Amino acid sequence: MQHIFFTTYIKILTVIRMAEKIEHYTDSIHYELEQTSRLMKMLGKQLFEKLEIGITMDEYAALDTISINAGICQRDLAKILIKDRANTGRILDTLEQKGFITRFIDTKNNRLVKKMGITEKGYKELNFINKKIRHYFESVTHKVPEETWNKVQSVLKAFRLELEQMVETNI
Amino acid sequence: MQHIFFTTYIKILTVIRMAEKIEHYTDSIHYELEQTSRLMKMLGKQLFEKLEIGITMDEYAALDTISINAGICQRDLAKILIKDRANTGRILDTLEQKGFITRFIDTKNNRLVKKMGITEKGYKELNFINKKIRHYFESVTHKVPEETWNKVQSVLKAFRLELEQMVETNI
DNA sequence: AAAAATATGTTGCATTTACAACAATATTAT
DNA sequence: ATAATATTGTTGTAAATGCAACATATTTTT
Repeated sequence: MQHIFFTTYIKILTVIRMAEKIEHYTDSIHYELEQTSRLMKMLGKQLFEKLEIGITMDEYAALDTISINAGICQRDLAKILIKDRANTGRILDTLEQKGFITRFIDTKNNRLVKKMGITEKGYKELNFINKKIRHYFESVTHKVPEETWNKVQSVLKAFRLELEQMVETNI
Repeated sequence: MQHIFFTTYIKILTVIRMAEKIEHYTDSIHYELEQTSRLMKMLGKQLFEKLEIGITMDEYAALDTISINAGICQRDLAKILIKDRANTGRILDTLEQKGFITRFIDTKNNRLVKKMGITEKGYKELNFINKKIRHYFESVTHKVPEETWNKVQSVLKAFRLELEQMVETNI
């Protein structure tokens, strides 16, 4: 007899729960993105240390971007990397000091700017790192079929374009 | 006559390019995730400032997590938030100081731990923030159909589980 | 032509974050 | 039983990041 009351009680509780069901931020795609990205970054850092790669992930991303956009100036690079000019400059200092890039003064729209390019040494380093990490990076994503990743990536890219229009970057 | 040589030259160049085509890190899903997440975080911060919300995004995520996991201890919370114990403690200090959570000493596996719970004030603040930001957060994602987001989110969740097994968290 | 605004890069500072060391206590190993 | 190890939280410090201010030069406005 008593368990009937109990069952009813549970049912009422469930109804109330459903009625006041809140969408939690921590269940949102925004938070999921942040957490996944945070883990990915940690893994990358640990991998770079384990493989004794002499540059940071940020420097690696910068080097890769420079290899694609030869002759880019600092501010434009900062925009692509979504970093402020100060930090971008500092990253470039270390890349230059390590001999992976060269910087030279040039003009853009009649203004003096610091342009840059990847060096032969930097190019070799980039390929070296690519070869070293490829296997590890693939092992993380291999469980999900590549086509699925392509879809996810295209959704994220569209999402990113939307974001870029809304965020004030001030770079 | 000359343009034939030129065309041939271009073709050869193209073939070479394709042969040595490198998968750039900046084209990878890993980097796409990081950049999208970075932008999302910037947008969130700007939104919180614009709406004059008195806590940070991190504090908000912590408060939300505590509201779901009543009576959780600090270290377990840190594991969920993927933050180190030091930072988690500091976030909790400010949340407690603002009266949004209460902390109390209890035991877990015979060990003294600091457990916590959300206060009535904290609960109201959480709902208040949820109402305030919902519209803005939806406006960023509304162009992509909800079902697509669900798929993306489930892929990311599976990906995250994979990551969690590979990353040394040390929390 | 003078003043205001813009573009680019650097410097300094304040905030955030990560990491290591520590204190206190409990468990496990020798 | 004593020593070694593990758990939990805090404190201190070094590194990363972001932001504002500055210096320089150019364009636009008045």
